[in-house]
Amino acid sequence: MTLDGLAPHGGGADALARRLARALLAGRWQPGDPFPKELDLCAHFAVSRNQVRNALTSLTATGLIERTAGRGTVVRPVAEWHLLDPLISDWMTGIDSLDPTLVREIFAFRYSAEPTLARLAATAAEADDLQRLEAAFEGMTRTAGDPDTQGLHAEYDVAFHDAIYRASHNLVWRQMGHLLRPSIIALIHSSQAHVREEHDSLDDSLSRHGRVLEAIRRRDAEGAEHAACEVLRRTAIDLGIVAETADAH
Amino acid sequence: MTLDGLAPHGGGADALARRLARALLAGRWQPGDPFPKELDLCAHFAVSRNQVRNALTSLTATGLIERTAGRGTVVRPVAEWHLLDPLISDWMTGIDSLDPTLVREIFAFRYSAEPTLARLAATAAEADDLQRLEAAFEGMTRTAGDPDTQGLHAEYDVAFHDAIYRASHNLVWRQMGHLLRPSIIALIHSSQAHVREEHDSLDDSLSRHGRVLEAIRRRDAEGAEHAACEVLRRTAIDLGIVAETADAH
DNA sequence: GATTGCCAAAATGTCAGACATTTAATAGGC
DNA sequence: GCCTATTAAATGTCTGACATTTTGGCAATC
Repeated sequence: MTLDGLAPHGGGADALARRLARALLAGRWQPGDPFPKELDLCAHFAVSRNQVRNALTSLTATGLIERTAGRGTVVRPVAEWHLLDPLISDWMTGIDSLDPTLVREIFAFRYSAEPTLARLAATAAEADDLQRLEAAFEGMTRTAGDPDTQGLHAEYDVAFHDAIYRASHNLVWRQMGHLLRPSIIALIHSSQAHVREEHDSLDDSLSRHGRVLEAIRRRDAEGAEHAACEVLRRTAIDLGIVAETADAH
Repeated sequence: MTLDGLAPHGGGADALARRLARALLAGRWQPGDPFPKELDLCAHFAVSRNQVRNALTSLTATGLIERTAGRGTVVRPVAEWHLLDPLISDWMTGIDSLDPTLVREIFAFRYSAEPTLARLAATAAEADDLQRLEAAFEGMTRTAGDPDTQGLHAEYDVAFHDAIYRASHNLVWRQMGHLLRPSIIALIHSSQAHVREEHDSLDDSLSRHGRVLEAIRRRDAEGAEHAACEVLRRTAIDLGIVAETADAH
């Protein structure tokens, strides 16, 4: 695979890393494929070898590629990408053609983890956590339904879930909040695709978020876990991952 | 805080990064403290500026430090360290004086996550997953009790839990297996500290691991979750995090 | 004919020095 | 007293040369 079609360059080394990373995340190269040599990249983007090396260092640090002296650079298998690295999350946001497998993997994780997490948050949340949750929920409510504020709505959605991660008051859980942004952005693109009864779906999603907030506020671990389950089920339906079914719990 | 007391240098840039990272992880600098300048590091370790810069790039990528042109380098707050980065896990292993707060945070995460994870593994495990679990368990059994093989025993312990993470067949969960090694190594050091009735404790731990394996083998999600709970409770007692109590479930 | 040894080419890694850029502090002028 | 220009110090970048590692080819040898 060559570099044909990659637009010329317009920023520093970070921008170059971002550009290359997004091409990788979009599946432009297959795992095991050789990656372009440093000098080719220098020529193609008309930048110094330094910038190229800095960019490649980032890609190496996140596990996207592997470099060995003399042999060259190859693309690593997806299973070894550091999906939890904030850099990766950053690069994923705003990609319109993110690998659907990846989206499903991330969502599957959230589906299994967030109920437990909500339970944790219900027992550990403090005043400022509740404040963050309420602010995010208020923002979601305010920006719902209006196509103009769709991007903003997604940001509040991210903030809401991130507030739950933070409310766990655990350093490890907190790190995982980074996964939310790409996951939720993908949701938007996806739900834009199948433009079905969007209005009902949004109202439904909102009220379910509200029930999570309520449960956490009254320190109801059981209720928070259940409500989070409901939010995720709604989201799964909107993502087209599972079919709409009756409540299983 | 200066560089006094850091031994001279004996490897490449990776070794230097490791050395500095471990000093950071051990709490040698406080968050917000200024980090030594590039040229000081060059002088102290007698290496080129390139190696220093490469090492500092790693520390920056993992969120340990923050660098800004003109101002210098400062240590970032612990909450922003990328604990899920494999590099950090690598650096943490073998540290004898790891910050106890960090150990507790990581263990608290495992305590909340691994039961859910075990449930997942029970439904998703395939033949090779079971094989890995059995091999690790066999290794644990074989190396139990003998002080000579204590290190090996820990490795099998790590392999056992990592096999559970892998058995989830989810890319995100799988990444988190990296947290295990530092957590379990810390357990050893800790249990070496309070040398109490070690023998009973080991037997008990082994049999609990065995019950997790059994539950996963017969695809018993409920049982696996419960058994994992028991393993973690035993571990928590050995770590001195919680007192020994009657079964809560 | 298969193996070994050696050399050359290609790729990444490292070095050293100069220069650029950003930031903070400081001295002057009004 | 306040604003500005200067300076110093730190990180960032560029460049060219050199080092190291890997691969492949070629030839000599058994």
